[in-house]
Amino acid sequence: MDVMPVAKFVHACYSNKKLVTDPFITEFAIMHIKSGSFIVYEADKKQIFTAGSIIFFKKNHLAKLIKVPEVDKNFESVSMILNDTVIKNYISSNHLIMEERYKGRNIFALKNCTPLQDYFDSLYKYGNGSNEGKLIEKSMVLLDLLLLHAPQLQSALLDLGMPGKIDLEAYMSKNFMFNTEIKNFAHLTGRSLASFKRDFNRLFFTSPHKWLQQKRLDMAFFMLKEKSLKPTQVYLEVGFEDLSHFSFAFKKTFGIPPSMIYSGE
DNA sequence: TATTCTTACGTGAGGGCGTC
DNA sequence: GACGCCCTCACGTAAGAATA
Repeated sequence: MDVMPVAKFVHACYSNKKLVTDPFITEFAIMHIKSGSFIVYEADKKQIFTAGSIIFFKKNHLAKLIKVPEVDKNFESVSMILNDTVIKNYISSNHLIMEERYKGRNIFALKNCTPLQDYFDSLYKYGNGSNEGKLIEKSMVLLDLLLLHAPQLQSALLDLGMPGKIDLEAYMSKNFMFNTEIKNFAHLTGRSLASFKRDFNRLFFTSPHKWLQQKRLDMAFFMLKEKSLKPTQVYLEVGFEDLSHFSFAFKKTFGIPPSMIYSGE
């Protein structure tokens, strides 16, 4: 039986543009960018982080993440991924309590923090080690530094449970372009998969899958026609992963291929 | 070179049903 | 009403060929 590691250290190094395919962020994470830049698309916001940035990721939300290398250089970063076990250990050993629900941003840069910079510098020397004891120790140090620098994150870390049941219509209208599984949408809206399907059908009179595809295709149609973007610029933006399938689905819905909508420069 | 089309295959969504 | 299980089949993905 596989045992889930309690903490994970990830050293990333890419020479090409890299897109994270599943945008569902399931764990807390802190990331340091050594070189290149990092673009984050949330439902209503785009952020660009440059080399030297330290970024905090809250668990349980959707975001499209793009790693962009500098010219003739790699994109390089290290991340510490902290799962619930690590956080729970930290909470109990430090007797932390939830004073109010976290209302801050899901992804943001931790600015002007020399101890955190030093911490990540040491991680690059640490390498991709798999010593679990050492990783837990490193995680605890990171959490100490994090809460010292940003005490408001205590309420975020204490919020480990299932997301509360939220307005399905508002959430889906805001996040439909994220290409993730239906079960993830169910989780993020605080429902079981069965309840999600039922609520969805009651609200939209169609299945989640059909609704999502129609919304994505409508958005693609708008981008091709009104923004004069090419099909290759559009298909990833609206949540398709494959151009051939986008083209096929588009033609099936609108009767013409996307290239015929695109009006050119 | 970019886009579209075809095909095969694996996956996951839909929906029915039983249980709590 | 909410949930979980299970079966079926439509859909997504990948690869490669055809076309503009």
